[in-house]
Amino acid sequence: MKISAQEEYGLRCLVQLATLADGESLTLPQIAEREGISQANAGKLMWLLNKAGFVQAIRGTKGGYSLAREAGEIHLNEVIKVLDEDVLSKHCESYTGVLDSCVHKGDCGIRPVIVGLHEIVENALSQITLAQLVGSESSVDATFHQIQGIHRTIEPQSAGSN
Amino acid sequence: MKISAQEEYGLRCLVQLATLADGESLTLPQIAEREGISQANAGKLMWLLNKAGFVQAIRGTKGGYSLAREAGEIHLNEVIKVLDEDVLSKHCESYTGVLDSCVHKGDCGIRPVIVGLHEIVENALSQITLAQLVGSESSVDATFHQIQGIHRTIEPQSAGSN
DNA sequence: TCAAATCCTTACTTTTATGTCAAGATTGTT
DNA sequence: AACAATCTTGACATAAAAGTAAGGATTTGA
Repeated sequence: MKISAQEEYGLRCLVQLATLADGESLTLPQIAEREGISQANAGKLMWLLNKAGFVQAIRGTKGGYSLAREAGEIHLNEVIKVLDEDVLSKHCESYTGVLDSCVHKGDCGIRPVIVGLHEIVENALSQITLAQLVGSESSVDATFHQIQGIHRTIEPQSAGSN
Repeated sequence: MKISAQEEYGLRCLVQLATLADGESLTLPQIAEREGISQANAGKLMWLLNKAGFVQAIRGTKGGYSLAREAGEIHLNEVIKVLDEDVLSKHCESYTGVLDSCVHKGDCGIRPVIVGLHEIVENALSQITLAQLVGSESSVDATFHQIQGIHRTIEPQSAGSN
């Protein structure tokens, strides 16, 4: 289970825009430099984010990108879903082995785990906004663990011996 | 954020072995057929799982694979870590763009999110064993949501207006 | 109206992940 | 001892993801 390059860099570009003051914007070369990626790659990512309505693009001289909504109103689960093309809904069609459809179609013991995992991740991400990612690493960490805290208080399951 | 093919199929093969009675085993052709994957692919997966100590392989006629430990003692977080090659520890080296090292080295606002996400996932997976995946979809679903239940009781954060 | 700066779009190349193949090694059976 | 069934291993082929390139479109300003 891992984050794709598109998710990683796309999110990072958004965070750059979130640091801007009202009315400011960044051009592709600026974004590319600040994230250490190529201008071409930044262009592709911003195109995606623009299509999805997260950023606003202005063409021509004096153009550039800025957030289309307030950073505090953009939740990470929405961002990830766009950058990842909603992978969950295609899961069972993606892992069919050499056959046309998954052998476990109908009744599948691991599907609940996959779905549940995505729920958990989505739930966590839905509680974080871009605005919360602009601080220093330690402050973001503190914010996140405040949210995450509840996950550490799980009572040990009585290991349902099957 | 998604599950890789190796994670998906590897886990499924393990679940097949978990359904066996004591002393029984499955050959590669049998595993391949039951999961709808090629024998070659099953072979590679089982080789990985064997190296990692989850399964026991017996060669020659009458050979086959069986679990090396009890299904109730094999937790999904261990399995996923092996099938995924512990991707978290390499995260910051994997997303360096066109540079040699990540521009956010030192202080990074999204690293806590990445790390935290992995903690959450690992935490959930560590509470599930192979034994819990052998039932019907509905029974597995019930088990999982019992575990997951706590994640739904999160109090709304007071959206730290930055 | 022209030129410069910028974003937009599609096609292409490279890299990485996935899956396959074939030859080798081991064990059980006759 | 020979053979058949099985796992093991490393090299190879294919497919998917990631990244690049290049020409087009839009805007500003002289």
